[in-house]
Amino acid sequence: MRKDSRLSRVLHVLIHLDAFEHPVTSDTLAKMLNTNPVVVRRTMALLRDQGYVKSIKGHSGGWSLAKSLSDITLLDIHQTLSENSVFTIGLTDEHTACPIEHAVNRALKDAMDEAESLLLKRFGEVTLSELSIEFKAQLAT
Amino acid sequence: MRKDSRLSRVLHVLIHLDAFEHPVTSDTLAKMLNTNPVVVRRTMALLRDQGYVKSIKGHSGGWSLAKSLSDITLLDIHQTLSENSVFTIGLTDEHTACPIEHAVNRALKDAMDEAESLLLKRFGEVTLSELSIEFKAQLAT
DNA sequence: AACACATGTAACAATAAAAGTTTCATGATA
DNA sequence: TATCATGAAACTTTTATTGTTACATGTGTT
Repeated sequence: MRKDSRLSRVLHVLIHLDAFEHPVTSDTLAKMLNTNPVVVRRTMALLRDQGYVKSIKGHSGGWSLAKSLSDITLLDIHQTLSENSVFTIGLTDEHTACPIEHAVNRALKDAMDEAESLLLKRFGEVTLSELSIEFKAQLAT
Repeated sequence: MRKDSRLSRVLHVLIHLDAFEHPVTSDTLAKMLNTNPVVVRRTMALLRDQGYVKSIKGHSGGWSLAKSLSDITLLDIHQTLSENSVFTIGLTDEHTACPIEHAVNRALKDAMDEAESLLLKRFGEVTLSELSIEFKAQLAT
């Protein structure tokens, strides 16, 4: 199953952005991520709609942070990118009249909901500024 | 992202199997699941290799349980079907020299590992016999 | 032995979602 | 006004599950 790596990539970008004085173009970000500028715009647009970054057109334009890294958690970005379940495990819902299917799906869903809650809780406890500490420490040397 | 619904489907099948006296053919199971007999064989073969079901060829052949439902947990079947991560979230590993990427991936992985551990723990606490209780109660009425 | 039935398996097609690409429009700045 | 950059639509590629076709193998019945 193909994994959605947008979260990992976007977090990477946001922390890099913090180290730039001026806006960074989609082209530059794309090269940093070994990807395409259009993919960058597509993903960053979601973050802009939520107020985490801003985009400027034209000369010396590009992307920059709209909030401090300390005001952004992993959860914020995760929820901005995907509204769906974080699991590859799907539930069948084709035979809603079958009590066995109901029991199976309820058991799976209970466990998945509990695990997802824990995941989101952990995501909410980590700010991007914490993740940038190691990077900034390197720059200081 | 496409979900893997094999777990839900197979659990459904196993509990139904318990209610049959004789082996059930792949064709019959396929109809129960609105799918294809080859898909059934493909998935059930994994369970057979782990000793959860057995298959019999020829006349009056088919699939039957090789263990009691009370000796099978959700975790057993989950692990039989997939060895990969249960998350749709993927980590990039293209720029292993970048300390930011390292920090991001470690943070994501820590949270995901913790959540996955909880999920598997919950899966391990539920036996299939528990899920069949509701079904059997209906048959008794 | 011949036949019917069921699994075993290989090869391929369909489907779905992320990711990549091409193209052009729109807006901002020098 | 020319250039730079985002915005956005349409399309292709990629990669995994799922579905399908076809045939071989084994098993029980007549």
